[in-house]
Amino acid sequence: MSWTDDRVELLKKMWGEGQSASQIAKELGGVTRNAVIGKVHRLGLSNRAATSGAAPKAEPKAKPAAAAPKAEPKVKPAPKAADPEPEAEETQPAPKPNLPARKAIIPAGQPLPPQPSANEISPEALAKVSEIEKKAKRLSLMELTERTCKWPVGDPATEDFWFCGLPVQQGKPYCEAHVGVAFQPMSSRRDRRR
DNA sequence: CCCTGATTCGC
DNA sequence: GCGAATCAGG
Repeated sequence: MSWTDDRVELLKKMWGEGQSASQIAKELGGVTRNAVIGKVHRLGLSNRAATSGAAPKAEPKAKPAAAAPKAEPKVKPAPKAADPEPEAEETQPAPKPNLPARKAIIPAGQPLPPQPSANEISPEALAKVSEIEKKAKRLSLMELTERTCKWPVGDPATEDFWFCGLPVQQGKPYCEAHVGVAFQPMSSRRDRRR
């Protein structure tokens, strides 16, 4: 595969969206994440709000030539020079009784989306779930990957919310236990007349 | 071990 | 220009 215009375009788009190189590579197909990264650099669109793995990395070369406060030949922005009074600036002064800050978007407690927890799930599967949720890795949304169980636990409106994070079952988005409650054979869920 | 981006360097 | 190999880090 080569870098056709539209492939480059997609690359730019996705990179701009903060997609990882590997994700972009998969999307494009026919290239590795290395190829993507290489291209990204060649295109000069590197720096984006530094993610994780990408460490700042001090330039191995670049001598500390100008470490001292060099006199600016040109006038730098320097909007407010010596201004003892910042005056109009945000920073709300006092009232900071500090509290749970903003929380509960939803009155945390009542009408949660129908989680397949209660009804119509095989008891043994349920048992398994509550069991493994103790061993869950409790990942945050951003820590999820393609091989971490994406089963949500808890109330999203609360601090007590996380994703299972255990190793997923091949191809599935969930770990074995959660696959059990997520994907049910049509047979078992068919008319369960209470 | 999984992942991330960065760099190098032969092609 | 390209990207595998390697590196460095979470």
